[in-house]
Amino acid sequence: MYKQKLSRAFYDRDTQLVAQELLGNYLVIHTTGERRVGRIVEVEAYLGSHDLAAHSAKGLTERTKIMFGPPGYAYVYMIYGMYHCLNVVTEKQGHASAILIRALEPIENISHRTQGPGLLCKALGIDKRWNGLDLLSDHFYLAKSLPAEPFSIVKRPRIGVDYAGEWAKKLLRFYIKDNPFVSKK
DNA sequence: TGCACGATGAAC
DNA sequence: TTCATCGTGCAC
Repeated sequence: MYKQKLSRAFYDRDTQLVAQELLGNYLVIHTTGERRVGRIVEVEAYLGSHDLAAHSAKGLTERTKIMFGPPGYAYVYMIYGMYHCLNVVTEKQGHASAILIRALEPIENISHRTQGPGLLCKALGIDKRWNGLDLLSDHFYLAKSLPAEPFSIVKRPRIGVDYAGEWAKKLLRFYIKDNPFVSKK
């Protein structure tokens, strides 16, 4: 089941820890009387303004201001002019860290592919208007997996951040081992 | 005011 | 490996 909403305190912790604990939990969206649910199977951690792969490395700008805000809010941005990416803000206000949700396993009322950050936003209808939404609301939130299912976590370098030098090599991409909905091996 | 470049995905 | 496509950030 997926009824226990993750609390503000859950997000207000070490980003790498939160990223790994997000795996196996659920993304729940209530829209137009329908509930859509996906299980988080792949994420990437962006550790703050000192992480050269993170958008917040450029400092506080119009785009990144949500990343610099308090934890437990959605950071949604457009990428390559055609896709959107969904992130959750972590740690204290001003830390500017976030976790990119990269892939979901469809659970309920999801009829399109969700293996990739752009695809999952397209499948769920998430766009820039969702930027800054509170993930503790009743129509858009993450919920705990009950009971917790056991799985192994694979750690790999993040995708598409080769420009970030040493930061590109760090193992900040996490996914559920052998899950078929992970975007890339 | 202009312009280079992506935290992508799909086709070739 | 190439391309579609456009908002953002920074140079001028």
